[in-house]
Amino acid sequence: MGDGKRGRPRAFDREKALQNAMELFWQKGFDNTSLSELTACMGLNPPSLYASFKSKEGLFNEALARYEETEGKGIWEHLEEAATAREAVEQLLHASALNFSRQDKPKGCMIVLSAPQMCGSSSTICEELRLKRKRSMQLLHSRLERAKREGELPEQTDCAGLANLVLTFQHGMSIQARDGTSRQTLVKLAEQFISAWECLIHIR
Amino acid sequence: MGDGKRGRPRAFDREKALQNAMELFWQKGFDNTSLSELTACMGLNPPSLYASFKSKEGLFNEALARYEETEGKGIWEHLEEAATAREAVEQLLHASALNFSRQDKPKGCMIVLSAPQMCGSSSTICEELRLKRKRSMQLLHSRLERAKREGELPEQTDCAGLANLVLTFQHGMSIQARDGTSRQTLVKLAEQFISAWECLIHIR
DNA sequence: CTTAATATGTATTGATCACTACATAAAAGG
DNA sequence: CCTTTTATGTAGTGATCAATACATATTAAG
Repeated sequence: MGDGKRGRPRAFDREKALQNAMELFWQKGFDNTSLSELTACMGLNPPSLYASFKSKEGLFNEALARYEETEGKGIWEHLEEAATAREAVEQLLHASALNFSRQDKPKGCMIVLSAPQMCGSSSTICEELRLKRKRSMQLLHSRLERAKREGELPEQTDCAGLANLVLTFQHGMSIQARDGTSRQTLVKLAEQFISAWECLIHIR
Repeated sequence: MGDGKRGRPRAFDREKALQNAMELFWQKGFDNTSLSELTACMGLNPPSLYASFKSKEGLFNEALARYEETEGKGIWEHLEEAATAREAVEQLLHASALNFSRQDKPKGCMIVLSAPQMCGSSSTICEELRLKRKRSMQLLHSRLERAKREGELPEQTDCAGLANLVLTFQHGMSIQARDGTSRQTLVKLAEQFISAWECLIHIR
C-alpha cells in the first residue's frame, strides 16, 4: 500500500522551483546568481536545494536542460520541417525575435547570455554552453547542406559559412534583446536579414 | 625645488597597471574579476589600488576609457573618412574581425562582453556600457544618413534599421570570437556580410 | 633638522559566497 | 507502537568578497 515513497514528502513544487531557478540563471548568468537569491526565488532552504539538485552547478544543468526543452524549443522546431532552407532560416530568426522578447521573461537567449565571457568559475558549464552553441551551428549547417542536395541552394553556396553568418546574427540579437531592443525592432531585424537571402546564398 | 610632487613616489607604473587591469576586466567581465586577481596582475596592494583608482568601479571606468582610446579605436576611426558608406561598413566589420582575434589579447569586444547580462552588481557600469553600444549605433546611423544625403544610398534605405543590422552582426561576432572562432573565419564572416550589401541597402 | 604630503605593506574589517552538520519532522513499512 | 526513510529549518562552516585602519617609508618644502 502507498505510492512507494517512504520518507517525509517534499514541501515545494520541484518543477516550479526549477522553473524559477532557470529564469534567475537566465536573467543573471551562472556566476552572478547567488545561492541566497536562488533559495529565495525557489521558496526553499539550502539543504532542500542540495538534496534535490546536488549543487549549484547541478541545478544550473537541470535548469539549462529545462530551458532547451521548454523556453528555447520553439526556435529550432521548424528547422527540418520547413519546405525550404530560406523558410527554415526565416522561421529561425523570426521565432528568435519573438522568443527573445517575451513579456515577463528574461530577454535574449540563455545559452548565449548566461556565461558569455567563457571564463566563469565553472569551466564545465562554460564548455557545455559553448558546445550547445556549436551544436546549433551544426544543426543549421546540415539543414543547409540538405537544401543544396535538394537543389534549392546553388552548388557554390558556402553552407558552413552561411550557417555561421546566420547564427552570428542570431547571437547578436540576444545582445540587442538584452539591451532593451523592442520586439518590433527585433522582428524587423530578422526580416531585414532574411531579405538579403538571395544575395547571401550566392556567396562562395 | 623639484617637480612639484611632494610625497613618496608611487612604486608601480600606473599606465602599465591600468593596462593589465583593463585586459583582465576585458577577459573576465566586471563582476567576475576579483580584487585579489586585480592586485596580483597589477603588481600592487589594495591600498595602492584604492589610492590611485578610488574603487573597483573607478578602476573599471578608467580601464574602459583606456580600452576605447587604445584597443577599440581602430574599429571606428575610418567611419567618417571612408569614401562610401559601403566602404565604411566594410572597414568597420573587417577591422572588428581583426580586432576581435588579436594574439595575446582577450577575444571579442570589451564593451559587449564585460557585462552582457545587464544586471551586474553595478547598475552604473551596465548602463554605461549600454550607452556606449547605443552611441556606436548612432554613430553608424548618422554615417549612413550622410551617405543617403550624398546620393550613395537610395532614398528608400532604412538607415536606422541598417545600422542596427550591422551592429547586431558585429555584436554576434564578439560572441563568436570569444567562442574561439579563428581570425580567418571572422574575416570571412565580415566579407560574407558585406557581400550582401547591395541587397541590404534596398530594404525599406 | 622638522613638517607636510603621499605611497607603501601588513593585517584586518564586516559581508557574502557556496555549502553542510545536525537535530527534528513527517511520511510508509512492519 | 518502533524502525526506516526522506525532507525540513536553524545555524553554522571556512573561503573569499570589496574595501580599510594603521603604522611606516619616502619624497619635497621650509
